[in-house]
Amino acid sequence: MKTALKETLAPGERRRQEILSLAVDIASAEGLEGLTIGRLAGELGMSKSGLFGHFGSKEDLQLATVTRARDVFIQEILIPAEQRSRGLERLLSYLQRWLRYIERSVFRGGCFFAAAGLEFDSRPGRVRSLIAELSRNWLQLLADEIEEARSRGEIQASADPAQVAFEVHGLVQEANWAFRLLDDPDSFRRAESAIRNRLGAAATDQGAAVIAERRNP
Amino acid sequence: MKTALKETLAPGERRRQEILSLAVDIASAEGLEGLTIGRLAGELGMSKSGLFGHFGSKEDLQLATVTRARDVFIQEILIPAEQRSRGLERLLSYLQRWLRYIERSVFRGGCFFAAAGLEFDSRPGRVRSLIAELSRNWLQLLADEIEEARSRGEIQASADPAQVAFEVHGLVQEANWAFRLLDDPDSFRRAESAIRNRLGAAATDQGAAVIAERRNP
DNA sequence: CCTACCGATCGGTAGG
DNA sequence: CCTACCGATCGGTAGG
Repeated sequence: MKTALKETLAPGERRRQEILSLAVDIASAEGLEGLTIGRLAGELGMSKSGLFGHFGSKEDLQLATVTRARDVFIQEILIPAEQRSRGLERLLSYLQRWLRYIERSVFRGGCFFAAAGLEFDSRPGRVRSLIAELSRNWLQLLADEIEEARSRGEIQASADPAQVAFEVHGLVQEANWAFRLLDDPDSFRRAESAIRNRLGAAATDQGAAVIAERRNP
Repeated sequence: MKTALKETLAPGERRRQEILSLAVDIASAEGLEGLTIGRLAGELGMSKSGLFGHFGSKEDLQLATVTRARDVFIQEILIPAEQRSRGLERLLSYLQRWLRYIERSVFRGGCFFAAAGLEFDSRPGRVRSLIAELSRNWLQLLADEIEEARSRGEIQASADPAQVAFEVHGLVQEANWAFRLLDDPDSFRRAESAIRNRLGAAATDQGAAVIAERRNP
């Protein structure tokens, strides 16, 4: 998307995207509060006020940075996974791509939303609201795909989609935590294995076949 | 512990503990970097340099704050749970007390270590090392208790204690995340239900009886 | 986009 | 424990 957009955007908007590209990288590592206008301007070789002109305030910069992180997340995970058939296959694609995106360290500081969510959970305001809304949407999207799998007969009728979504979402977040803080690269294997077992336990025979097929993608 | 220690500590040490008690509360909400010496001094009605004299540097204040959070965690969770029999019963007590400690909001900003871990995972130094060490120890303690349950015949011999510890640890962290960011109080019920199912799947008949007994503690 | 500035606050120090 | 200070940096503004 970055490359594609660059061709068609006005110069002012291109510059803005360049700024946000660095901003989201800094913020993933140092936090959205640690993202200071002076530092961002310095790393880009421009003046503070020059950079500031692209945004009305620090809060607007933070909001734009969160939105940019969302765009990357959509590009890296949602759009590719949506090529897959709906139901368990697409759900597994979401989760595996999310794990790979953390493992590849798309952002310097790991999963942007995990860091920003815990940083802002005690700071009421527009930034917290936006992070919460996007996080809720992602969790709901996972639950919706589980519901779709259930309606297709891949998941047992007795399964609770919101509960299963809570669990698999937590497993990926745990992998991010263990990888980033404990430097444990096994965390991805652990998360993937746990996800497979959890979905396998809720699956019908038909669903189990989908999971088995995806073993070596 | 706070009250008990107050009686026996030297006045200088008492004052230090009062400072750290507020510090850990502020840091849980605003982060260990957001914990500034000026603010801490202001809220305590003392001068910056007066407060600074208790610590050699900002980093030493952060290290003392992390250590204080560890002491509270030990007092609130480890010591009470250690009254229980070893194995599955103690493991369930650890996890349930951990969930209650988050739900009760012992610290203003929720689980101190969850927030501090993700804040410092990209900031090398002594603070990060300490947080990582304590987090690793806690995860290992859960794994050790699962291993103990296995050796007692409560958990199947085929179960991998480190894997089970990873999963149940992740479920509690997910509950903290959903409670703090999404304001979802159901997250505790979801986490507890998932923990019970996961341990139940790995349990022997003997272990299943222990889990069933603890249903309404 | 820039220079030049504002008041506030940061971590930290000198000296008592 | 205090006052009084240091240089650096914060978010933000004026004026071009």
